[in-house]
Amino acid sequence: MNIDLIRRSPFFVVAGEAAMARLLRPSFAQQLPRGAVMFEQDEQADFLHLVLAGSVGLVARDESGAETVVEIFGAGELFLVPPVVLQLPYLASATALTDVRVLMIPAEAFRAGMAEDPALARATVELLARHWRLMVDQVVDLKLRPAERRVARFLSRRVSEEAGAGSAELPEPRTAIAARLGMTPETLSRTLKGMEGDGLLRSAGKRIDVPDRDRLLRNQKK
Amino acid sequence: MNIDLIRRSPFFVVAGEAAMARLLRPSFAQQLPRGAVMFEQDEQADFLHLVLAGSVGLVARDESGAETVVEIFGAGELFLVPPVVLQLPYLASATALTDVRVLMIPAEAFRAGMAEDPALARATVELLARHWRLMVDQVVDLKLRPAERRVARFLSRRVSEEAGAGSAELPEPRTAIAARLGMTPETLSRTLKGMEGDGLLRSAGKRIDVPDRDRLLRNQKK
DNA sequence: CAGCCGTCTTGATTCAAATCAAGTCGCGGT
DNA sequence: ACCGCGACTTGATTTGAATCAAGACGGCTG
Repeated sequence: MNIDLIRRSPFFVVAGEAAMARLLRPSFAQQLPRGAVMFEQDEQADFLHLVLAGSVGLVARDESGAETVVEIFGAGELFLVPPVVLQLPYLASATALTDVRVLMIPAEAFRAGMAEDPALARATVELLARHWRLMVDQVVDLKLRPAERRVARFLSRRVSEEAGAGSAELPEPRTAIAARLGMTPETLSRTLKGMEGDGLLRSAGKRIDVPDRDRLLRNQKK
Repeated sequence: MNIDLIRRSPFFVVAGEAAMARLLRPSFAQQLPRGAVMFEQDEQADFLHLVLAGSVGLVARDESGAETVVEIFGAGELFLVPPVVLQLPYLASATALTDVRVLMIPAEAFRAGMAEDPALARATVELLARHWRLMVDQVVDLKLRPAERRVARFLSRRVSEEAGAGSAELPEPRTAIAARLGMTPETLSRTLKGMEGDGLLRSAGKRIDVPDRDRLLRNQKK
């Protein structure tokens, strides 16, 4: 199955086969349709989630009920370590942005494994460090870069490279992508249109073709 | 001296005395005047920093040279674990926002300690998990909350509580606080003025008195 | 293949916050 | 004390993105 995807993830490369086997044993996969809510904000964190296929959105709700997407996790990504290790409730909910398969790893197994296997602890530290950096990057994005540049950066990180050119799959709803980027769907739509007008990309439904990735990143007016 | 501050920090409570002694041995304190740059973005991460006194700002610069403050660390806080454990360059610089005393912990000592002492690894995981949550919180703030609410939340987290009322010290420059909150100094200044007009706080130079913390948090029009 | 519903786009308008531009304050130095 | 300078405030204006409001598209379903 996707066992190879798991094995090759940066996390399990560091954690090692033993830790992997140990975590996988009590775990189970779950299939969820687009739109399904995997867990709610403020719930007890009983599972770690490893995305096997599809995209999952971490959705935070503020006191007034407004929602936003904090991060989008794709295949091979392990998330939710913080609530599990701190034994605190989730501070965001998660929804399936596409049909997904997710491996559910019991929190208890993870905590026990971390206490006994230094390689697993080490992998966890590295994972958290990377995730922290991603969030810092997002904060910088939101504070410093205008909508268009955020879109360009997001897209370029999704392009499957082929000598500068390539295309990005955006299977998740525009609303979710817009929220992840800190803008409204309207703004995202207009921005994409503008870039298309500038010849920076060509929109083809769920796929977006990028003729020149560097130009996409550079070519920001002003 | 400040050894008690260190010992009582959430990090060293979990890491334990042994790890603490081990880390402190090769470390040294440094005194820096306000405005001093502690290290630059993209430099090699040779030290972990533990703030002994004062405030340090994590400052990120984008490609166009614009700067922002990603986070402000105060006394007792340990930061920069990510670059140290990943052995990657700093992705932000740090400047002293006030006169500061910082304990410099050699990266090598930390990495070695983590490999050998599970309690230290555990403490590191928890620290990173907390820091990740802080960044998530900031992202939600930036995406969902208007300037005024961000200011209110920031202030209320700084109030030294005394039965609902209290006061917050803001020794760092307004510019840095504004940048941390993702707004310009002008907007911060106006927001503060507006809140003062509503009787939510009283500004007294570097200190700000908050008669009713809950009201500050709640009383956001709309 | 017609009809429908949800998703996305397009357009007009508003608004929060940035920018530009002077002041004013307050503090360290002589 | 007075000066000078950086830090902060205040004011006027602009602007990027949000909001409000229809449409168009596309993909299912019957």
